[in-house]
Amino acid sequence: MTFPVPRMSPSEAEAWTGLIRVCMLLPAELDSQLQRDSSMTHFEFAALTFVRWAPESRASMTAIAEATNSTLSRLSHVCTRLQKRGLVEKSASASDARVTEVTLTSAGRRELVRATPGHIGTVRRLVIDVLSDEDLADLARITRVLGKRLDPSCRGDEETAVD
Amino acid sequence: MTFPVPRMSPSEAEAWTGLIRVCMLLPAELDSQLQRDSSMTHFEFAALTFVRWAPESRASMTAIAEATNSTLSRLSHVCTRLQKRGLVEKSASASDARVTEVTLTSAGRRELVRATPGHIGTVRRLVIDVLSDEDLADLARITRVLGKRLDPSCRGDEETAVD
DNA sequence: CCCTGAAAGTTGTTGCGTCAATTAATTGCC
DNA sequence: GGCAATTAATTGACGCAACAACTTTCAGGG
Repeated sequence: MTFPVPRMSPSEAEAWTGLIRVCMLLPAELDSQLQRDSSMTHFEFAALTFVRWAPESRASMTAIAEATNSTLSRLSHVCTRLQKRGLVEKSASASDARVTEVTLTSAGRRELVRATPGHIGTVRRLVIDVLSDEDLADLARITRVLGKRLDPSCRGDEETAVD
Repeated sequence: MTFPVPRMSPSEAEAWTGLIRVCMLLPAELDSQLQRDSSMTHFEFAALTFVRWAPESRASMTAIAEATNSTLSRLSHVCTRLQKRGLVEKSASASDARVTEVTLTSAGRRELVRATPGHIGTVRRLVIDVLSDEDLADLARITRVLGKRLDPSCRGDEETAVD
């Protein structure tokens, strides 16, 4: 059971506590599995995966940060560590000397390819396989609405532009 | 947009990326609002709120940890800080000297009461008010299933006891 | 040109979370 | 009743993330 929430109807509270509970437990579980089996965090996995599927397997810090819902600061620290571990390479862009382009090393690609099946398996075990097709459709619809509301680029619009 | 996910159907990937996106953004937003307006984290707020509504406004570390989906270690650190800030009191239980009972100080109760409306408002603005009643019911149902699967006390049961 | 402002990253500090190890108290049992 | 095992909680060390300050580079007027 979770904690009580004042000023909220029972049905509202149930949805809210359920959601926040998942938000607390799910990332911890993903980090735990990836750390145990592949010695990387879920955030690192996400960043590496984005680079892997980017055009020419190459992406700028800003592009990675946007895709992973992160800040440049956080990503910079992470990429520095990944570089020290030999998983990525950094290089200045030819067209704009401000942008840093990140690529996977062969070791980085190898580790990522090795880590992926276990991660996908965990996602299936914890989320996808325990939900029906209707549940998945509902979840996609609901999280689309919530994600839009939470989008950092949408910040500042309180009442307007809900569309 | 988020990162691509291999080995997953489009409808599965949509639900998954939507969920993980909310899991990344929502806690950050809650922490941000509470930190800005009330100088406390969402976890601290949750722990304090649980104590507030517990019988006699008093709860053991273990009870708080279970209610907040936390570990005893994490909670111990947090309560030590809350104590240093004068928001809670710790005392040994009369019946079992191992258990630490936590209570709110008057200052702690005051701060918590002051912080609550803003937090509830944020929850409404970011989640509840952007969803229909049906959405809320769907969300409650889905998160109940996911929460059961993620429950730490359920760990170790992979296939059996899905109930 | 040059200079202001904006954009892209980096870096340092500080605080929180996790993990492992430890202490202290209680239960069970022979 | 005394010893092993369990439970409750604390502590210290280490890693990661948030925030602010800073550097470098580019774009656009004048």
